[in-house]
Amino acid sequence: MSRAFSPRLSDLDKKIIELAGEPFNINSTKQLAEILFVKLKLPQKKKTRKKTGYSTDVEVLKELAQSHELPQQLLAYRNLTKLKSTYVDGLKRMVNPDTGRVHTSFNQTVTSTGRLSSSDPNLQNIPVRTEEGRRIRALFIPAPGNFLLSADYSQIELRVLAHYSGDEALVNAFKNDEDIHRLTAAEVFSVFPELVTPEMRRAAKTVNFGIIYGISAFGLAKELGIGNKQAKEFIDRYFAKYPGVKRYMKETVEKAREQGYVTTLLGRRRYIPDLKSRVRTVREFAERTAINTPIQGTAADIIKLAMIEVDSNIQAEKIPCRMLLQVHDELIIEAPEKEIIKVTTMVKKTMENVMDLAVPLKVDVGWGVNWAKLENK
DNA sequence: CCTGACTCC
DNA sequence: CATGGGAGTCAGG
Repeated sequence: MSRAFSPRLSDLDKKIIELAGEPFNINSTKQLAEILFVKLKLPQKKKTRKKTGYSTDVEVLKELAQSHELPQQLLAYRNLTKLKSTYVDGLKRMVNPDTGRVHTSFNQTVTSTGRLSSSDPNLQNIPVRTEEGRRIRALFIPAPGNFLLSADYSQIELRVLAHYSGDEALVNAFKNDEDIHRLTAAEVFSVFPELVTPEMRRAAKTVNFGIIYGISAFGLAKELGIGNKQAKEFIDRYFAKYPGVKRYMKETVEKAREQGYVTTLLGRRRYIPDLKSRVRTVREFAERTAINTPIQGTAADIIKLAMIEVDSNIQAEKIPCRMLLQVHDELIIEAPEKEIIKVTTMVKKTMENVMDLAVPLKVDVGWGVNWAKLENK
């Protein structure tokens, strides 16, 4: 396996100061903006902030990276400092001297949708997307003689959407265990599923997730780096393929406006008074909330129910394993090596059968010697 | 204490 | 005209 070398922090900040031509606090967005936009006279791209100066966020820096080396180095600097301050240094501080472990708090009354949240430390946002990030994740290891087992719901929110909407194409896709992103890609790009390229599938994945959040053509265009018009075509084609989804979303917002609230499948209620706002942006924000909450909230209902049942089974069968973490669609369990098959079977079966929807629930399970290296079984 | 930046699902 | 849902932590100010 090969991996691009990532520079040392001490070399990066030296280089950034050199490129800036004067010392400044690299962590200060305000000072950075001064360097970029006043001293170096780089173009102040579209993005300005609501109140204060000019944005220096990742989108802006990526754009500026084309015309100057500093922004590129800064992105690398930010990646590394975030990993070090939040995860390496932060987690080290949180190790309990008695247990040698970090112990999070799971909060049950924080989110508006019914999800759990995790704090002190937050173990629901441990890096996973980048190679460097996975080196952090690999620091989470089981007790000697144990494996870490991860069981995650496959596309649970899209399955909940299929259930709620009853959309025939979406329901059938999940009943037949099809690759939903590939299927959407085939439709959006008008090609046979077997001719879908990785690039097309990636775009379709963005569309599928965007739908759940109530994304606009503008937002999709920005996300995919395409034109507004093409983004609108993608969305139109999506709704042509899944007309039941379009109908469901319309009806959900209408009903929410009449009732003043939306509910999840198990009856959790969220009031959304802004649906009646006469300020369009406020109202549209409320409409996206009305669409997303039953989906995200029902997924939360499902995994919570599964956690109760998994715990009950662990106790009833006296399996010497521990449910350690929940990360919204995933459970992480520590289990002795000789129990791993038994636990895998029990957890998968429990999670998949905890609720009976119009589509099957699918759970992928993997285990290994750390949280980054989990072989799927 | 808030803001803007980053991390996750 | 604004423009994707839900969170937590960090540093700076």
